[in-house]
Amino acid sequence: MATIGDVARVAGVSRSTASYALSGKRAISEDVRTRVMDAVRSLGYTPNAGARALATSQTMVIGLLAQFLEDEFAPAMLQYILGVSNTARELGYDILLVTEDDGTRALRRITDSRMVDGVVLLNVAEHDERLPLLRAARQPGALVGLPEDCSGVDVFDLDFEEAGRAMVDHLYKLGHRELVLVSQPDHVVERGGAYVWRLQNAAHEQARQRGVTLHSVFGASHQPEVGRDLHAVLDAHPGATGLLVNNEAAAAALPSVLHERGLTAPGDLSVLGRYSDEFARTFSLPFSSIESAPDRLGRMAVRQLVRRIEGEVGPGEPHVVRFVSPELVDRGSTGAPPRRTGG
Amino acid sequence: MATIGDVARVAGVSRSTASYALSGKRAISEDVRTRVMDAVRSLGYTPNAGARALATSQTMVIGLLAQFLEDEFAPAMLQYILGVSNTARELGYDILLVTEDDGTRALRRITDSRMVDGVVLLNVAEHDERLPLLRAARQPGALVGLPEDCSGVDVFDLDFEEAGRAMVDHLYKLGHRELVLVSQPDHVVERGGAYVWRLQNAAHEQARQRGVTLHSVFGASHQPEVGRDLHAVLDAHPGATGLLVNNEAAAAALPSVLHERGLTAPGDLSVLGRYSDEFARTFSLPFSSIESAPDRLGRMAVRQLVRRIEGEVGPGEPHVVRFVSPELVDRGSTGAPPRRTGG
DNA sequence: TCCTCTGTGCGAACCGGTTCGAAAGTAGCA
DNA sequence: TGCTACTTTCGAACCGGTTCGCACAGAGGA
Repeated sequence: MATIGDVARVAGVSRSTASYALSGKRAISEDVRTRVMDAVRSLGYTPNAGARALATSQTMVIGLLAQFLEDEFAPAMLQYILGVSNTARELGYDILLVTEDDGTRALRRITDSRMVDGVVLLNVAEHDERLPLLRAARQPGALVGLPEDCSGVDVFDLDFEEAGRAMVDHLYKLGHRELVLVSQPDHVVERGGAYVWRLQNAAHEQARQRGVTLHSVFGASHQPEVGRDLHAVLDAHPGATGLLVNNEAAAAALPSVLHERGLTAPGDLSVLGRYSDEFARTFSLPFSSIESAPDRLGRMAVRQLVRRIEGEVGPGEPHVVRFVSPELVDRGSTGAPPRRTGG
Repeated sequence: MATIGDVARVAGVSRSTASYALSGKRAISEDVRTRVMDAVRSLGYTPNAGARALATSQTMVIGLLAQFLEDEFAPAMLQYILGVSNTARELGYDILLVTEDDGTRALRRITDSRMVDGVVLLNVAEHDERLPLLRAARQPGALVGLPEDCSGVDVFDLDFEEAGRAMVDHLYKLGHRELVLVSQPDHVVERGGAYVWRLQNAAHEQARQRGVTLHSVFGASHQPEVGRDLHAVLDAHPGATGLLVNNEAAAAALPSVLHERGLTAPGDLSVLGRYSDEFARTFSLPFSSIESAPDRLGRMAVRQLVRRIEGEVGPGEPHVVRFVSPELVDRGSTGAPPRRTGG
């Protein structure tokens, strides 16, 4: 493999001159520059990433920590990963993907050994064990997901409170007065998925203000449990005319549940989910939803992270906590509640 | 950040002694060894990955090239990625995930710059543009997917021919005599997804031998097109009693299509897919299927790749082409064909 | 007593880049 | 002609590890 020494020799210059000719960090005569470039081409020279990292303390790699836990719904995660990966590449960075169960160990490994210039954390919990480590690391970090303590990192998340209010309001305005909210499974919430609470609490507050009855239930994150959960929910609340689904697995299972019960949306039941458009297309979900914008969040996180890495934002400058406003994508699954029959 | 020089100084030894104490590659007295270890602990020393890569020409990173093309069904890909990632970590390697559209450019970048010790290619086409580059690279490569020319790389794939035969035979034995096979969309096949042909050709040959009528059709890979495709297929072949689905998007869309037509499996139609069990659970698919074993394939590819990287398999030793035998997972969606009504 | 062998640690070179300071050459100007 | 200033290039040091060859000390044998 050709080194910069080989390039220099072929071009008849010193190594440093070759380096400067390539980086452009010092003036080099046109003659020498073209000779170096020719040598690069004829030798097929590519800089050795390890050597460059050693010399510059820059790896041009971003660490991406994604936890695929037992009770997490994996397909939704893929879109965050792609958003991060594609944006990173646009900005000249590669992605070191870490899916290790033990996130703290992984984070320590890649930051201490300087494999990465910065880190993006997905799936951030309210009290995330990885955060203290990330703050102590030399590399900057960006989160997708809102922890309780945002100090020392840049944070991006959907505005789940606004989402909760919007979901209730949307159905309220259509005339609904009794709703059910299906949330993430217990495990997720317990592990600190604060966004579940944020959406739920805001939804309840809004329901209270509107005089709407809102039942909160948890759904499993796996088949077939979540299907049974949904049946149980519908059995338990026969008066509910609207279903709010803040649980991707439940949303994916809902079509067959409705089918089994002979229900259609919005004729018998209005349904409003919270997932991405890509997700809806993949799973052929016919329900209107609050867009969770994973690609956009991933993109924002990487953009800000790279700004910090490249010093455009000083380490002293305050960290960002930015919420994406929820947008409702109408797929026609909500409408006026059915007329009361009997009573 | 502490370097090995700091460790050496604190322990009162030379850098080389510290290095040998840590690597164990030469005998070091017990006394010195513990002093070095204590210094490591008190300084929180971790070796710099770039420096080590430069010195040893080993990065302990594996490149993973996954193409997410417009017409590809993404969720199925995630399981390959996880299989590769988790296995790599078990063996001490990290994953550089590349999702760039231009696979050849990406491959050249990560191999020429020596960012990786080896490469796993997903989504390998029959005539894959990345293969010549991979053969020319210094690093070994492992593929998931069967190209026409397997030279110079280790190859792992499902035995799609056996799968095609098994699918036909399974329904033949239940008494079916007219079947429809739904394949991947045109685009995938044109780009060289040879496995589509392999399964299809083998299925046709088997059908011929059994005296079974087999109609082959292509389905789109996106909603809602694939749903319309499925309706059209069922309209066009009213006599078919069995549906073979070698198309994940079609499988995911099938439940609602059957619902819309008021059909149930296996009562009205026997359905047999080709996807992973994980996929079936995620999408709550109630159809029996040939297991595509993405985690297992990813695992096999990484295992073999690491063997090559670590020299357990010499570069001269013949490369492997290994097929995983398809296994049928029975979810109860196949049975005897319905009685002919009328005539 | 001398020689050899073994165990242990050190120094230096090397991996392949980047970057600083200085030297050489040339031009401009007094 | 002499001085300064600028342009262009080179040499050397450095990043932080690993590894080879050798030196030194103590043990054992002749």
